[in-house]
Amino acid sequence: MNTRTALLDSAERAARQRGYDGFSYADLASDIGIRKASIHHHFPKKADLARELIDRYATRFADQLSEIAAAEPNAAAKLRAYHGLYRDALGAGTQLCLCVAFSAGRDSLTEPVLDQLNTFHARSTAWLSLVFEEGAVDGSVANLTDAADDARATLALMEGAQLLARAAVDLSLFDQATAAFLCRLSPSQMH
Amino acid sequence: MNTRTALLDSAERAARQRGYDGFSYADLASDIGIRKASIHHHFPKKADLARELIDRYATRFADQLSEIAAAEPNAAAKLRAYHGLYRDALGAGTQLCLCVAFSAGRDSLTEPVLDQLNTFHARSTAWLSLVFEEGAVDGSVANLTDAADDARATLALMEGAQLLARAAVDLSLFDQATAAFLCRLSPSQMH
DNA sequence: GTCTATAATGGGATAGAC
DNA sequence: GTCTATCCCATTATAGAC
Repeated sequence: MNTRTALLDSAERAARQRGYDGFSYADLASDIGIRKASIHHHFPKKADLARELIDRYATRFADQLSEIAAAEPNAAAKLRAYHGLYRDALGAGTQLCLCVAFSAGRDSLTEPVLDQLNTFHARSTAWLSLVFEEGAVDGSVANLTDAADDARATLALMEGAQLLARAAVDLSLFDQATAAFLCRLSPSQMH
Repeated sequence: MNTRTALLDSAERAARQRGYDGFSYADLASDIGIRKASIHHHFPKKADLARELIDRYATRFADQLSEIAAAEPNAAAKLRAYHGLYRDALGAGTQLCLCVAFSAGRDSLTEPVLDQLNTFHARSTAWLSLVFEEGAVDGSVANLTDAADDARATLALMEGAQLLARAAVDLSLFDQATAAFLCRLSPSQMH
């Protein structure tokens, strides 16, 4: 694998576990086995690395949302899959979604990174809004209010549930915090 | 005011705006007008300061919950007041509740501080559980599931909504994310 | 593209005078 | 209780050889 990708992978793992301020070029260097000065050849400033990190993450997440939209038959199934993304991102309860990790440390981020972060939130909200509108039509989601509000509430719930679970390093807290949300979704049909 | 309290106040403001790693003794020193070496007289290590910070915060929060429990007539009113605490804590959209700020940067925290953080979460959840059980009796809260799950979901929603609002420095995002939650609460009576 | 070497800065922390 | 002075270390970043 090329060094650049190895660096991005290492940095993403580190950022999601310890936050943006919680990892240094020295950490990445010892992780992938080069000297820290060499990293500056690929990412001159740490802000450049952060930028690429969030870009790559946003792209990957958007692709996953597209796949879900294409693969799942109704709104409830799409929301279950969305919930699964956030649950999987927790790993063993030690890491967060990159965008939660970055939201938390937002004061050390540069403008372009912050912009990407808010774009990520906006896109997620837009995608969820469409799903909730679909839910109003197909009847697979209970207790609907306003689609945009439901979307923001869902995003907030996932991010908050990750925070709770990670604070205690206990995945079951994520499940408890999101249990009521899953209850609103009609069960998938048998084949 | 005594120096010790001034330091705690300054540190709390800083931590809620920039996180635990985001402020230094130098920041506090210039903020309250002493030299940074003097701070070590009051708090030998930064971890000591963090400990006192979270202790004080947890105590204050518990008192507020007691007041709410005593003052509000039913479950819906108590939850509205609880929601108000988190909304107020956001200020102009630039700061978080201390415990969200600490949850985010958890990897630089020491064991006693982490313990206090989880105790805080546990107490909040316990208080909310009782309120949701009251709601099941007085009928003032809609769409109830399991009281403990509803409690964790509520805590996660508040923390996540704060994160969303702070990322964009936009209080209205908190309101949108929590709008559906408020809708579940029956309106207060006229007098 | 990676290395050694070296800034330059800022962090937490301590000793000892006043 | 606060000060000056200092230490030690980690961090981001750069220069220039290979």
